[in-house]
Amino acid sequence: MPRAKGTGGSPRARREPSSTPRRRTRAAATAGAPADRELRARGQRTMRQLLDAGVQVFATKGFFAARVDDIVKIARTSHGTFYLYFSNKEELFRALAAEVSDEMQSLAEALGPLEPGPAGAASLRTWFAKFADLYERYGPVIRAWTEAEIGTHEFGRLGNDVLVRFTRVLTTRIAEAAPPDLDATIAAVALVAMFERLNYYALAGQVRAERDAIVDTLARVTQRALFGA
Amino acid sequence: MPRAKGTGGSPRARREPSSTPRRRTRAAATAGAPADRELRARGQRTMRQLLDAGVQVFATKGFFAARVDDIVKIARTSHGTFYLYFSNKEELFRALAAEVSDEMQSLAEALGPLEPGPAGAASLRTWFAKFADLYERYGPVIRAWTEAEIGTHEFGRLGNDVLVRFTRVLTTRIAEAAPPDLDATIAAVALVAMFERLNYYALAGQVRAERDAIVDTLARVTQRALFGA
Amino acid sequence: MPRAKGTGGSPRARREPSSTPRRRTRAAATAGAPADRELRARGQRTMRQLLDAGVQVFATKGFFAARVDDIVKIARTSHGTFYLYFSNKEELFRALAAEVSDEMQSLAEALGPLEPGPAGAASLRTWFAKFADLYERYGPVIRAWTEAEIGTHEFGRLGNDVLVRFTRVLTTRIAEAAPPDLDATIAAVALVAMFERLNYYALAGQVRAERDAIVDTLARVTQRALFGA
Amino acid sequence: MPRAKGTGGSPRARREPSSTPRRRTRAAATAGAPADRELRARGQRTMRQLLDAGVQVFATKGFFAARVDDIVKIARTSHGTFYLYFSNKEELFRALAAEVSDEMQSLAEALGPLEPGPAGAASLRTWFAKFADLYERYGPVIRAWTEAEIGTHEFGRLGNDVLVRFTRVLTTRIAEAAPPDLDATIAAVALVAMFERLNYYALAGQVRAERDAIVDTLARVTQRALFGA
DNA sequence: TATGAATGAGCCTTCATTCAT
DNA sequence: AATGAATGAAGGCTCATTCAT
Repeated sequence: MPRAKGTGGSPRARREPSSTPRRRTRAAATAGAPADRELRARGQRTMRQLLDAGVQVFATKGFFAARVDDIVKIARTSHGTFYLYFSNKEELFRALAAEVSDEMQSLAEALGPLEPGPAGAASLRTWFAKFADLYERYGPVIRAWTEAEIGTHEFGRLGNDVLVRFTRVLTTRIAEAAPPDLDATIAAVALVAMFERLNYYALAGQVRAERDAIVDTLARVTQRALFGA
Repeated sequence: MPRAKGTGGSPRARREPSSTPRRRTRAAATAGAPADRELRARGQRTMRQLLDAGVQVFATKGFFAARVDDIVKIARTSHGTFYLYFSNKEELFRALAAEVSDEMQSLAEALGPLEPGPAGAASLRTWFAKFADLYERYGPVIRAWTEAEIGTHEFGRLGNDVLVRFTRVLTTRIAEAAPPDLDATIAAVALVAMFERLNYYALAGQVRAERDAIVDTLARVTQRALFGA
Repeated sequence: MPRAKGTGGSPRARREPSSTPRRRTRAAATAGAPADRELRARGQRTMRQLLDAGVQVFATKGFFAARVDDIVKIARTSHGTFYLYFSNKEELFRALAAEVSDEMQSLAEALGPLEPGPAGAASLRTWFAKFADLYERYGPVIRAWTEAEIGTHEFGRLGNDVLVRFTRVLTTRIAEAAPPDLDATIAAVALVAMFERLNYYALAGQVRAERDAIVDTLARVTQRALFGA
Repeated sequence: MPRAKGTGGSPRARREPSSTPRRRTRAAATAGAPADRELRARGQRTMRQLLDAGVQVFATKGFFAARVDDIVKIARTSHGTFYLYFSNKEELFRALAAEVSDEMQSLAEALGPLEPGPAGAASLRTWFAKFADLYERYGPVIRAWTEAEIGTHEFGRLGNDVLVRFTRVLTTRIAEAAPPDLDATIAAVALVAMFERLNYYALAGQVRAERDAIVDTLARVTQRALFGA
């Protein structure tokens, strides 16, 4: 009776997880689950499947409406297995959030000094493009953040942390380069707000615009805001 | 969210919000609820209580996590009564959304031509201040929008409409005044994104900043972005 | 779709609960449920049905194996209703336990001074008979106590309390009347142990004996133990 | 308790407890587990660990609440291994029960003729002391019996058997020595009830009393009950 | 109009048991 | 002989919605 649906067909050899991360992040290793146990290759794979499935589902339905069942189906595992790796939906989300947080952090650090002129614009454009990439991959999680934020404050804090760290770098860069009559902190937040939301609108299909056009406009507006025409 | 789509049934009446909003809104006409009917004073009051309670609850917990029970408790009514006025949670939200939409619309229309110099800055500042007011009052609903967007697309569309109408005006103003190398549409969206989110962060307490400083920075950054230093 | 199984058939007039208690106990009034709300007649009835069903089910399957579903079925209510009155199985049990505790308490207090001779024997017999009655009615709960005791200590304490109060009276009586070479406390516990268990065995059908014979033997052994032949 | 009745499957071996018990017990032969097979030293050890772990866990949580996982953890083995030795939780319990049953049987048989006077008292005391020892070691199992009794009647019977055999001896002794106005059977059960429960209360910490005092009181009460002062 | 009570589908979680290495 | 991983049925609980007064 048990195992009616054969697992048999699954190729045992396949090893590398699959989609997502460029760099192995802290998240994958930490991912907080029932008593963080060491995982063998198979376990690693299953876990990755769950995480990836999570992104997909959160993307489609958001955090609250996401059903463990959906995730499990996409990951092609069982309910029981899910709870072997995460103690609940929130936990999975947390793991994902940690991944994003890491990526965001390093992206933030990759922002060089801001400067006027074509060179500055080009470098800004490049950076915004990277952000767009990141957002495209993890957007669902970031969006769900907003959602989850309400309610349990825990996530609020997490989201806040990311924002703060992200903004900190930007603030420094702005303070270095922009006119002193601008409150660097607020300006930084404003800019972050702008490109986060813009990417969001774009992803949600609320703005009908080419990715390049967006990145471009973003770069241009930012530079203008800081250095004038 | 079991039984999301009501089976209809034997609902009754509802009509016309009242207290909070400044202008008589479209909401009353749209808000779709149990077979419209004229309400006496008492009914009016109850309905308003429900709407106001809705704002409160959506603010605290967001759309999905909001419980009819919470709303009802705050409104000091019963479950049964709730369904006398709205056929479900969504309906109440829709009514609220309509209110906001109206207010946003007229705010958008109130934006005069953009222009450089101190005069332009002052008028922008005033306008942003109004937006901040609006956001403070209806922020919860706007935020919940984002949430609801995912999932039922219905809200997505509603939110989108508002955004579109809001942006349209801005786009016009930008096209009138800003340099042609800027894609007016995207720039408009970018700006909307910026001040929406900034207000959001501020309200959520994620930015520790004076309201005035925010409005100020917003105005300054916008002007700079459009007209340069 | 809802309410497929008609509730219609249920006579609305019927009022008085039904089986159990002789005296209205504290339990019924207190019964700790989600936010102890006041109950109207109908609510009272439902609650009583649930409590009675509880006794039945605990009797048949014990605490752990008891399913909320079983209880609900017997009480002819729905799952949802159950949770309207008790926040979980434990809660229902607690309510029942409180009822028993009350009854036990008053039974204990009803024990008069122990004395040798036929008069003493007769009075003891009467008392034991009452205990047997009580046990017959609430035995399931008492038994389940033992079960529940293990694990959550909460019940352990409750059971303990009852035992202590019960024993206290007995200890006093023994100390008054029995030879001083007998540790009154231990003797009291021993006696309680004896008749509790004996009733248990009898109820469980492990002893094939007439109720009268049991009560009789109990009385005789007790008297002998205290006053000798 | 899903899937309570095993579907059988491909189990393996098991045989023979070892450490704890004083006498070679029947258990090994009865304990029914995956297709009996001779065990090497290592297997013996593992099996014993599981049995001992079982006692511990049943002691702490009782039968129903006991988790195979708990047992396995304490025995420092894996889930898979557990099912190599026992086909399910019940099986392990049965094995344990068989051990106890044996010990009880021989304890019962060790009870000599009851007699008045100091000599009788002393011998009773010794016997009760042995019972207390036994109870201390296997109490958990005995208690769990009660629990398991409800529900599957299988255990009920087992427990009953033990009780019957235990009582039989006592009945004989009482019939030999006590006054004829006492129903020997019921009296025997009453006595068993008394000391079983008393030990239980003592072990559960519900009576604060020295072991010696208990054994003493027990002996004294028993003698008095049978022979008067 | 108002409201207390009831309903039940849907989702989360646990855990005995089996599989594959 | 041992074990990590997977499975899935069973049960607990919540909450939108409807009924009856």
